[in-house]
Parts: sequence; structure tokens; C-alpha cells
Amino acid sequence: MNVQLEDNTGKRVAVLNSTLTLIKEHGFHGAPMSLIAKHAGVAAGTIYHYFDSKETLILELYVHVKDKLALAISAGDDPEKPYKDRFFNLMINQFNFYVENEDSLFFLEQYMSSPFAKNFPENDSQLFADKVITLFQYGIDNAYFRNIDSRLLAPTIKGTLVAAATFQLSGQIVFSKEDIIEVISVIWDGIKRQ
Amino acid sequence: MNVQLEDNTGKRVAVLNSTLTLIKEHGFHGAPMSLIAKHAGVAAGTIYHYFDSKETLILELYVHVKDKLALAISAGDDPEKPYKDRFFNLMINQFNFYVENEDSLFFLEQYMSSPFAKNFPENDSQLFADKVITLFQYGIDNAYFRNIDSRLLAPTIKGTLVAAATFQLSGQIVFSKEDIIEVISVIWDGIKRQ
DNA sequence: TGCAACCGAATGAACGTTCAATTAGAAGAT
DNA sequence: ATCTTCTAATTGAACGTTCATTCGGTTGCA
Repeated sequence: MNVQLEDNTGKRVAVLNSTLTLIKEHGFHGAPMSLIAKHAGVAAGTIYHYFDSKETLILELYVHVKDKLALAISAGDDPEKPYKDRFFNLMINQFNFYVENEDSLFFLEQYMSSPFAKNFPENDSQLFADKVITLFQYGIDNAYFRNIDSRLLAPTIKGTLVAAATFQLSGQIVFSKEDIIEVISVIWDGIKRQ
Repeated sequence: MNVQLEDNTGKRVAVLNSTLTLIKEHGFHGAPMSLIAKHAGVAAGTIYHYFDSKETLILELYVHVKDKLALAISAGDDPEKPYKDRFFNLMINQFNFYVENEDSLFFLEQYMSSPFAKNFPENDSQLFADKVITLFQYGIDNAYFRNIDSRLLAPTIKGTLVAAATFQLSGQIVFSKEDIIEVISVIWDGIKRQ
């Protein structure tokens, strides 16, 4: 099965979490293997017991984070409810995940705009595809959305949510429940079939 | 005056352009000073005649690119025209700039999601503030937009355009003029006062 | 007893930066 | 015009540091 989803107390996960924290604090540059090891309470050599190289460490961290994101996003999804409700629930969950996991948000953004994403597009979370992409596809197939290319929808939506979450995390404002609904309405009004 | 805007044939600009190209091709990591020097047809030491360090090189490259972006975006802006027309012109220009300057788009995205943007938020293009931010502020002041925090507008819009441009650059599709209008309509319908 | 987990000092490559030396060009003097 | 002087521009080898990775050895559990 998927190694990332079990053994959450082991050194493997400690290394992943330390990498995430250090990248958030100092960027890709400021996260040398020696520091990751020290932060994780592990010897430098031990990291190489779990990961072939720093590159694979980053690649596997991406899937690890994206898996967590997928689980958080799809929480409370109820196929019985109207599609708009399901969509809003998904968006709210996504916003909350970003706000509550700043390190994950920062890492995902940096990973996505790095050569990693272009060189290894096949390296992605299966869980995310199953839980999230599926719901989008349902909306497309059933014509809830306006007639734009489906592959434009996801990045469009993500851009807005990330902007809002980043904005709140910068400490300038705390969005109320109503504010978040308003932001998501911007997305919904933009992409829904008019 | 602004050094970046004059002397466009000198070695300073050659270094900036080579840095841009190499970062686009190999990321921040794959652009060592020695390679930048070779690519620019310049000795390693010469770079330090124009830039204090690699860090300031990146910081100044950011302003340099943002200046070019500001000029491209505001091309053909006519204060006499209706606001919606001006807005659409701005958006179309921005989309075209991204598509025609993939290296700039890639660099801007990577810079924005790096520690640079957080550590030096004061390091930005004056030209961009004058030409672009001003027009947005006008739309906010005159209530063309729905009542969301103004600082959310820019990143929201940018997210969508970047998504579309990246999508076209991935080679999967070439947007027609009408397609672009459709994408911008998604933005406009989302943020306009309903 | 065997094997996987773990350690951390050692290694060597890569990198940003420095600097003593050289060249180019402009300004001034003759 | 020619020579002199001065400064800015340029060079690239050398330096010192940092970093990812290796490896011989140790621990602990089955």
C-alpha cells in the first residue's frame, strides 16, 4: 500500500515534517540535509535509509502533503446534497486547510512553480485525484459550469483560494465565515453556467 | 533615474537576461554564477561589478521583470474609454505578456512563492504601482467591483490569468481571441458588482 | 545469530565570492 | 595629433565554505 499513510510516528514522517517546516522557514535553499536531520532528531545518514536522495525526499514530501490536503478537502462531502453545497463545502475545507497548514501551503506553491512540477508531472497524489478531481469532473459532466476548458477550472479556483488564505496568513485580516462565503461566491459566480 | 530602464545593451542587462533564461530552464538551483557568467559572455568577476551578491542580482531581476510587465500591461490604455473596456484591455495585455515571455512568468511565480517575496516586500516595481495598481484603485473607488477587500482582487485575477497562460504554454491548447475574452469574463463576472 | 535501523565523521564536488592583474577609454596636458 | 594619467570595466584563477552523499561501524530487536 501507500507507505506515507502508515507509520506516522516513525522517523520517516519526522524527516518529512522537518523538511516541511524548514522549507517554510527558510525556503528550498535553507533546508540542507544536515539541518533536516538535526531538526528531526535523526542522523544525517538515516535520511538515506528512507530516501534515495534529497530530490526524492522532496518528491515524496509533495505526495505526502497532497494526500493530507485531499483528505482535509473531502471531509464531510455528502453526495446526496445539491452540487452547489458540495462545491462550497469543498472550497471552505480547502481554505481552512491552507490557513491551518501554512507550511503546507507555502511548500505546495513553491513546489508547483519549481522545475520539479515540470520534470515529474507523473509524481502526484492518487488520493487527490480520487477525492477532488472526481467531484470537479462531475460538475463538468453535468454542466454546472460555464463552457470553458475543464483543465482551466482547477487552477483558476486554486488561485483565488490561495490568494485569500495567503492574505489572512499575512496577518492583515481574519476572514469571518461570511467573508469566506463571499470569496467563494466570487469563484462560483465566475465559473457557473450563467 | 532608474538604472534598469537605460543601457539595455550593456553587460548588466546581459547578465539579467541570462539569469532569467537559466532560472526558467533549470530553476533557482540550476543557475550558478559561473553558468550565468558563461551564458552572458562575461567573466564571473564582472557580475560583481554590477551586483553586490547573487541575492541582490535576483532582487534587481525581479524589479527589472516587473517593470517590463508594467509597460506591457498598460499599453494602449485609454482613460477616455469605459472602465470595463480598460479592464479587459489590461487583462488581455497581461495574458499576452505571460504567453510571450514564458521565462518572465516562470521567474515571477517562483520569486513570489520564495522567501524573497516575504523577506523583501518593499523591493518592488514603482512603475507597476503607478500604471497598474492605480487603475485597480480607480475601479475600487468607483464601485465597479463587488464589496470584497481590495487587496484580494489583484491576486485573484492574477491567479486566473496565470493559470490560463500556463495552460497554453504547456502546449495543450492555443487560446483564440474569443477564448481569452471568455477567460477574462470569468474574472469579470466574478468580481463585478452584481 | 542475523538483519534492519541507525549513527556521524569523512569525502569530494559545487558554489559564491574575492582579488591581483590587465585592458579600455576618457580627460587633460603638451 | 600625440603622449600621459587616471579611473572604470573586465578577467579568471584561487579560496574558503557549504552541502549532499557515503561508508564503516554500532545498536537493538526478532
